[in-house]
Amino acid sequence: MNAPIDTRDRILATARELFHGRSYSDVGIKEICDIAKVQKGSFYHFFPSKRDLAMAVIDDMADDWAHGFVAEAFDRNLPPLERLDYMVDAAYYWQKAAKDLEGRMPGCLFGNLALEVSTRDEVLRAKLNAVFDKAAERFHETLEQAIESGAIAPLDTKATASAMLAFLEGIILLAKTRNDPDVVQRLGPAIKTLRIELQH
Amino acid sequence: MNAPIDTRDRILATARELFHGRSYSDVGIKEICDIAKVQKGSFYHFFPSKRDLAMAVIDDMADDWAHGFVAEAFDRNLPPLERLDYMVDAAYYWQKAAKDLEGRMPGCLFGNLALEVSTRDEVLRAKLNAVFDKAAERFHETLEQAIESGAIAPLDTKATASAMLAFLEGIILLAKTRNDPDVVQRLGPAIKTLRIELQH
DNA sequence: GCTTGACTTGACTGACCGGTCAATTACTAT
DNA sequence: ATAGTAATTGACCGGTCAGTCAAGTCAAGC
Repeated sequence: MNAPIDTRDRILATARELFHGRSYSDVGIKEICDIAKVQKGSFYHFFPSKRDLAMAVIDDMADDWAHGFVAEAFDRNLPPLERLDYMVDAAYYWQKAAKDLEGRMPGCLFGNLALEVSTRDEVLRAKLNAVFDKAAERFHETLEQAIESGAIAPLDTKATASAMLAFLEGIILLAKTRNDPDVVQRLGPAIKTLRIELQH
Repeated sequence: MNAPIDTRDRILATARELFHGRSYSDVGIKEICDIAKVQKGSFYHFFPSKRDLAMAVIDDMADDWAHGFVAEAFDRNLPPLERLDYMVDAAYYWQKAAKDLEGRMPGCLFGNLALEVSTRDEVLRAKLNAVFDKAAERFHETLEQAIESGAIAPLDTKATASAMLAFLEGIILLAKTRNDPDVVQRLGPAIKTLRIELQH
């Protein structure tokens, strides 16, 4: 409660939860401060602006992601195609757990933010874009290895990887709109059927 | 400028454009009124609340959609699989035109709104859900006919239709985040490769 | 013991939010 | 002509927004 770094972490964790569960513009700094038990002035000591807070939240979540279940799902010891199933499963269980807890499916923080802010904040848009690029890269290397091991026929791995990411975001969007995580589980496996042929 | 219905239409058209180009919460009623050349009190004569305006905007856009290029794309005279390409093309040209005009890719109004408001407004969420259901139904009948005509092997048409809609929303989300309509064109054709097998 | 600087406090600002309302004007049906 | 209603006006409301600031606490370094 007193270590200085702790205050910043509390703000960050609270903001992340609120932004994810509702939206960027729907959550005010006062509300974040109240829940994090921090005074407004203290907030502005650590974050120059609300937008900077959003940047930090994205970094924080991207980090947890990269070292959390995304790292597990894209484990190089797993057969490539199983990684895709693992990823879909992880998304499903995450969303289901959140819904059981809060009653609502929060969806993907990155997707949510991307649609909300990318038309009005170029910097945030670029940051979210970078997060998506990294995610697509995971799909890309998975596809490369799947082809290498003969699990699938050659295809345009770059484009197909992006398509898979898009599909994942799409089913989470649809599931959130239906407020039903099962959509992810039901449609998710089709991610393996996506393919974009090589141009030549 | 004086017909009463005209005022309502002007509000609706302005709101639609602004909501689509930015976001629901980023656009205030005052701004809508200023651009539509309408006084605040007049606005509230036609719409009880901002949320009711959003409902009307969704209806309006869904209507235009259904009778516009969606009707063209899902034309029953077209071979089923071509309809999918047509739909992707239409989405691409629409987004491209909007970007050329405004500098930014607005994305899909329904997808944008869905992620922004569906955690805090159950009624809007339900309405958007209904719009998605209708869209999925177009994909569904297309798939049924594709199977009937032997163009594709039997599959779970309901689930695959939803998957296709999700993919379409997903690529638009990704394209918007990249602010690059070409993403739609590059990834879009993969929609035809999606398939979810029948359970039995 | 004194200084420094990171951290905290909480009142405050001005702008803007969605929404209200009484008064006025324009239109329409009798 | 007139009564009734639909549409319009613009000032106004309380509340909330992101952000500011002067004043103070406190622990570490000298």
